[in-house]
Amino acid sequence: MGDEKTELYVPSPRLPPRKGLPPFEALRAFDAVAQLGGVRKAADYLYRDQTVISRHLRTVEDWVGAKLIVRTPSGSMLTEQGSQYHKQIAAAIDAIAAATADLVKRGDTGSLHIRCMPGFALHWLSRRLGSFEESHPGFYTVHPAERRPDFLSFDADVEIRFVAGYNHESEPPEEFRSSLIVHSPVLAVASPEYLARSAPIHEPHDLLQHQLLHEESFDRWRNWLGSYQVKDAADLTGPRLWQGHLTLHAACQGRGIALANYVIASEDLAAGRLVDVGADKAGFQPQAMGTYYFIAKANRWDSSLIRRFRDWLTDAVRADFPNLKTS
Amino acid sequence: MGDEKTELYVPSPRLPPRKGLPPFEALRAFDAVAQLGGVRKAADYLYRDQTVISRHLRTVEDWVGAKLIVRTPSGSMLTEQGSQYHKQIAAAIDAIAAATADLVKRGDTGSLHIRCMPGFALHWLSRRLGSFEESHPGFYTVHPAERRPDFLSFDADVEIRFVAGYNHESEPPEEFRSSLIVHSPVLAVASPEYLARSAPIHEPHDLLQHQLLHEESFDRWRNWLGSYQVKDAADLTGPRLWQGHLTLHAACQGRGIALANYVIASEDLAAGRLVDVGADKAGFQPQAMGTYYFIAKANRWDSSLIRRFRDWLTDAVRADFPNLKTS
DNA sequence: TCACAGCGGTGATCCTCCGGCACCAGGAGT
DNA sequence: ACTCCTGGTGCCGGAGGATCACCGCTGTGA
Repeated sequence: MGDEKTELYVPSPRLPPRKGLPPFEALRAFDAVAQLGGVRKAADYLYRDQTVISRHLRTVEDWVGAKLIVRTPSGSMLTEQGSQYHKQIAAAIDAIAAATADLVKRGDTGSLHIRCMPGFALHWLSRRLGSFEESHPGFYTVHPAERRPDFLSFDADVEIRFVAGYNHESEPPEEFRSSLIVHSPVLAVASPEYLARSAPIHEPHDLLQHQLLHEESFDRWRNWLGSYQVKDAADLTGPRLWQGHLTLHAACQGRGIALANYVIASEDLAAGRLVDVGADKAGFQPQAMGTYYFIAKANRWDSSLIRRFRDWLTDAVRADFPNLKTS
Repeated sequence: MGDEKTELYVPSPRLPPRKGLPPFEALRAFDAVAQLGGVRKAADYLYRDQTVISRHLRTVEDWVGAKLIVRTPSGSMLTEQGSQYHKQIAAAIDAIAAATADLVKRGDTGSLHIRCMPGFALHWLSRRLGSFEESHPGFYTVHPAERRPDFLSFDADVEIRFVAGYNHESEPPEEFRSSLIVHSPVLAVASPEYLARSAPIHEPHDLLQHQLLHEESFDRWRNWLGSYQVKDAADLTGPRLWQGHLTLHAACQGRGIALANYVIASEDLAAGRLVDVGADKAGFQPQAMGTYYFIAKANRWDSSLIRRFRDWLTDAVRADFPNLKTS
């Protein structure tokens, strides 16, 4: 500090001080509200909590010192000043977005090796990947993953994994990084025909009298029943089909009751091929949960291709399943 | 969570997903580097550490997945892609800045009551306020502050205060908020004429033989000498001029040695009217420090006018005294 | 008319990212 | 060789962003 006593007096020969911009996230929130006409709508759009948008709006208004927004109990509108301001802001944001997207596409060369569980690949990813390639051209290969994580021979760029439980904090050791994609309830599903011709099901315990479709081991059903306090599920029987999507397929054909998460079952449920056995039944209320995780090598976590795929994936899942928790 | 088992399957009826923009601060850093041709230059311009800019650049490049910048030991240049990208980004940033500045000026109505110490008002603020009014039209009044903080009768909007010491953590109680403007060394200054005709000064202790110019009390000199381990300064004598700028004026006239911080003395030092008594003398090396603080009522801290004045003030001080610490 | 479903706002809390400091590595100009 | 310039890393503290839980308000329909 003693060497700072220089005598020079600098009479401010400064550049144009291009400074003092309002926080950018606040501007994005303002833009979304302006477009959609409501704080909550904007929040949904940006995948943020409504309170965040509310605060951002106040930040912008405080910053510029002008009233930009009229809040009403039925939504939010812009004032005259706000409308003018929004026009310019929106144009600038669009320009940045366009320029960035342009550059991102131009630089696309790499290929992405995706490994995921067969059910997810079959029922969700395969049909969705097309839309990713549209906006992010490149080459992508999908490789079904084994049930047991095998991080030692991690030959893929990214992996999508479903694990039972809600708070699954046991992260893969070092070197890898993972982030949550979505929580999904684990449902017992069967075809309407099967249910029509079988004994009625009122509570979880009744399932023990039914044909349960298993994957590799009996543990999944055992744990699931355990979460509903069904204790005497020690020795289960039934066909073992080794993989989740096979049990789902068998259930569609009326061969029994399968366990499936909502993400891979929703299509069959919506089409009526499958029914949630526990739907509208009090005893099934606190449903067992599972979680999809996104996994990649830590040192490539922020690389362009992986981050874009991750963003796309989480957005697409959120868009398809807005009623599932993603945090 | 139990009520979330609705069966609806939503096939993504989403808006244009205007998402995935790179962090805005990183774009601003990229813009600055592109304009100025160097990381450190950009850092100076944005009042940031050089490392921040470096990281921001890496962030942008990782984000878009393209090489935008060529780092050389003599500066940084843009690649072809980088140059193209910068054109669009810069235009957008300028648009946002212009729109914001426009709106801010339009909404300018209030007046700002500034209270600060006489020395700072006389030697720095009065000449600078003009440039603030240029870019931020409005009405401003300056009122000299007493030495002792009087927060009970705080009739001004903002106050600028100089306190001795480096880490002065004793904040005004509640209701008020303060932020650091700049650290400044506290120098012993005298006119060349005075020094020429007086006993030579080799180390701080020699000052005891000189005519010391005091403000309200002898404490400032006593503490200052104490910071140089001069113990026998119990009973000091000399004229008491009550206010700092008066002692400075007296020192210019050769009436003795005054204590002054660099901010208010720099002009006289540069002009040769005053000399730093301790300049280039080893015993004066670890200089006593003082700090300028910006103070305002907490609930108005982020109001447009106050925040703009605060930003302008800190920027202007930093521009005038780039060699003083501001954090 | 009263419960309810929208709307936006507030307080407290968590945590990620930005920013700073200390230090390192490498080339350029004496 | 020594110094000064350039940019880059490890580490850590703090601000702002995001969330949860909750509130107050208004319009609406049983």
